[in-house]
Amino acid sequence: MTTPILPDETDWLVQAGLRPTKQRVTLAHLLVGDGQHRHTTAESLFTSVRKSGDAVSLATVYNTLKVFCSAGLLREITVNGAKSYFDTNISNHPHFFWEETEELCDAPAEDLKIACLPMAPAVAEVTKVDVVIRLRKM
Amino acid sequence: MTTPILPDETDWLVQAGLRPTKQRVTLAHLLVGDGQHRHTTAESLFTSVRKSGDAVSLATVYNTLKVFCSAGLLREITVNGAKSYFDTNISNHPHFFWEETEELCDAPAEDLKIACLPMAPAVAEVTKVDVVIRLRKM
DNA sequence: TTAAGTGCAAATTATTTGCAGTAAG
DNA sequence: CTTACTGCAAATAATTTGCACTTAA
Repeated sequence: MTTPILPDETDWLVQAGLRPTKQRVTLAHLLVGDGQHRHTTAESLFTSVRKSGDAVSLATVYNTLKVFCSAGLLREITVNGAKSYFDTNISNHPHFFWEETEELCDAPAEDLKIACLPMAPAVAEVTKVDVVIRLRKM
Repeated sequence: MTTPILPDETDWLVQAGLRPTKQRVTLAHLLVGDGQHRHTTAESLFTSVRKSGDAVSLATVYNTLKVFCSAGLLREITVNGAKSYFDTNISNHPHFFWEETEELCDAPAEDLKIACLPMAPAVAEVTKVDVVIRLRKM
């Protein structure tokens, strides 16, 4: 079964300077096809691919996610050891992390106000401020 | 100024309810022996052990760091994928992370003021808020 | 045509585990 | 003594890589 490809995903790739190969379009569709933001791991995306009936190898899923990141299409978040999450929302925003399920989701950026940030050493520039709010079900 | 009767490191272990074995005392000494806070990885601690002339296996370094964490003596921080840091400063405080060297260090907690934190879902409790300020040399 | 992209299997990295031997209480 | 701890080597998990094959431009 082939997933219908809308021109949107191709655009998303081409505008970032990437060649819209079959596999990339398939992954792009699963990532941003419905316009919703999501937090994916390589493994979870690979599972989605197989469910969709398309075929992209696990190695290519890994490599493609990396490529999408360096093209600025995704943002990598490593909140928990050993596993990387890829966020389709590339703006700098805080996250909720559910410790039991290891699920990551967005926290409303407008609700976080950092009044004062520790001053970085003079010789450094701040590239990013990661805020992860760890949650446990009660 | 008083000279402690028991070595500090043994105390540190016993008060946390841990048996002060030779290996644990060796690691405790390297971690908190000089009263300074530090951020260690299993690998870097293992290297320190070997430099000190003592012998603790890598597996035991890993296992012991984990044991120290669950005893509340250390705090695990996973800022970068794939590698865990262990902080001897167990208070909740922000960190600077040097992207080039992958070095982690404390940022002054009193300089971080979060005016407003995104509200956690009603069914959840916040276990921790991780703030990592990523730095790059300029 | 041809450089870029892909798939597979093997390699790597960080970490954990099974189990037999050792040591602390 | 006896139970927890340790060391080793093998196992695991997430990810990367080498290389021959394929495909988009």
